[in-house]
Amino acid sequence: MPPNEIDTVLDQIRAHGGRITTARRLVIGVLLDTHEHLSAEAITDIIRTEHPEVHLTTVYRTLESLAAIGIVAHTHLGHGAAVYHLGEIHQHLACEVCGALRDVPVSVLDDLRATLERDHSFVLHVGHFALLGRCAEHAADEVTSTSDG
Amino acid sequence: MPPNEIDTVLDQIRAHGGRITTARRLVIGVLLDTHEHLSAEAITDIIRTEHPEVHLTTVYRTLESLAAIGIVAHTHLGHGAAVYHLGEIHQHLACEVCGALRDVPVSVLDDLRATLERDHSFVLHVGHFALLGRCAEHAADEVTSTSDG
DNA sequence: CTGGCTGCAAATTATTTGCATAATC
DNA sequence: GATTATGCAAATAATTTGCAGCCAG
Repeated sequence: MPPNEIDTVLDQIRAHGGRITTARRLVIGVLLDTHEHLSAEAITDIIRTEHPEVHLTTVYRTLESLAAIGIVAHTHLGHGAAVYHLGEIHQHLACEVCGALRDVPVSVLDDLRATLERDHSFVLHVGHFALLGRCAEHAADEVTSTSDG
Repeated sequence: MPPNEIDTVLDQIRAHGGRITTARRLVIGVLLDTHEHLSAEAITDIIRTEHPEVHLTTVYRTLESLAAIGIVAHTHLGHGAAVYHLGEIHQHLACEVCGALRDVPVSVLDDLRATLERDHSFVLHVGHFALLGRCAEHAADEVTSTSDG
């Protein structure tokens, strides 16, 4: 984790009156390091290999705090735990067969947003739920609903 | 519940080797009657006003059976219980503020589907997650995330 | 030194599973 | 009469809450 990146996040926490603790450093570190989408439990497992004293509850609360500041967001990929990620809101494409996850800019939904607003007076918010379907590799498979979500 | 409608469903259950029981009649009856999107618990509560012996577990198992036949589907509207509905798969628009739910045909997603397939080789499946946002009445409200989902 | 944060236990919510009994075909 | 479905209890998974002590600011 490049010190500059983590310091930026820590500064944001301070700016919002939050305190810098070991647990918070570790959570942010994992998210910066992996740059993947991890569940609270997965984050905790990684932290615990080095710091077994950090509790799942604390990770949840840290993620909650970071979400309140707007630093992290979570998404639902299907049935099962939510996954957390740093940075900009984006849209997720999740393969129902293999679980492959792909991030796409929210702009792919611009047309849909315009349509919904025009035809249904509905203002779309994006990113909270993944879009489910099949990745290229599994597009031709039977429909067997592995992680239907 | 019009007898013809319920009989159609019962016939489909028989055709798949399932048995017709009081609990199943009641679950289907509630879904046909209300024509709304109800959680398993909500369905059970309605049934129990007249038939307190019907158990939540049975309702879950009935819904599972009906889903296997393709008669019901469930959707996630946000955080909280999934909601079940009879009939065609459709897309749901859920208001984060008031919870208002609106059904729209899956065809609103046709353009998005084409875009995702062309640009990301991703085959979109629809209906399992609602699209979240604001209904006309709450489009102008502050973003306070009531039922963010 | 004080209020925010943590650890731990326990509660909650949504759903699933095991098993003996009951009801359907 | 052979299965399938049900009732009830209990397990599971994901997340939240309560509370006393700890620690950052």
